Amino acid sequence: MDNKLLTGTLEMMMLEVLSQGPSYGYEIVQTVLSRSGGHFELKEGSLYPALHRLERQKLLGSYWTEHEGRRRKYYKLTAAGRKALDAKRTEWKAFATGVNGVLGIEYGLV
Amino acid sequence: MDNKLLTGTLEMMMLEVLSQGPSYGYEIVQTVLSRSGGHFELKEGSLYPALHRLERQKLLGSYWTEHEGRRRKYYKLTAAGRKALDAKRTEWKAFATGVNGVLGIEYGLV
DNA sequence: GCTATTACCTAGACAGACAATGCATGGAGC
DNA sequence: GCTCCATGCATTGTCTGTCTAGGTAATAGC
Repeated sequence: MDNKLLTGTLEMMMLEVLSQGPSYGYEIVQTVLSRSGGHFELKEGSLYPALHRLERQKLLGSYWTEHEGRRRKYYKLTAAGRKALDAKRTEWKAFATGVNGVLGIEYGLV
Repeated sequence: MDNKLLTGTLEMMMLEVLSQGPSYGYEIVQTVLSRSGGHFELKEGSLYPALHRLERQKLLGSYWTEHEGRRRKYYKLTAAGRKALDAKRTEWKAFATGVNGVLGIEYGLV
């Protein structure tokens, strides 16, 4: 994956996944992988720093659990996180529309 | 414009503009601005390094002209540049589809 | 004992976009 | 004559986000 395009969308996708219920690092990777049609394989070196960043910004909360001898750190969206997600979705749509405009591609909601 | 999203799409948009005929820095900025609906205002600090980068990669060729006392450096797409643009367009579509998939947004060609 | 999978984490490298700045010309307004 | 703005090229330094590459540790299967 030589994809520079990801910059700025990773956090949005992580927030999106967490908007549908608490999850943990490893599971978030799997979810994004499947929901992107196998396209986006988050790397730990991006994922964990991003999770910590978002938690510092109070967009996520967290708690530890134990499952079959392995510890898991669950993250969940805060109210501020939900607002941030909405903003990022709006921004993404405007961005994608702008790029498609330059490319001469006309897309519309199905 | 606090837009990290641009990473990786700048070059594509510049190539796209140049695919419709030779142009120069200042004009490229104007073209992208108008075709993105006023959304993307390329900065010199991004534009010129990118132009030089693309020229080094032989995706662009260039020549100087003089216009009303001001010198202009025109850039034009090479055959390799056209191929690269096609590849980037394909990559962009796959990327946007992936992101929209994660966001649960269904888009289709109008 | 070895390996794969699950699960967490970090340090450092790297790239790309930006702000700031510089230089130069021509035309409009005062 | 002077200043300001738009045009037009370019570079430097900074910031930030992603990735590479490493580390720890438990469980299960061979």
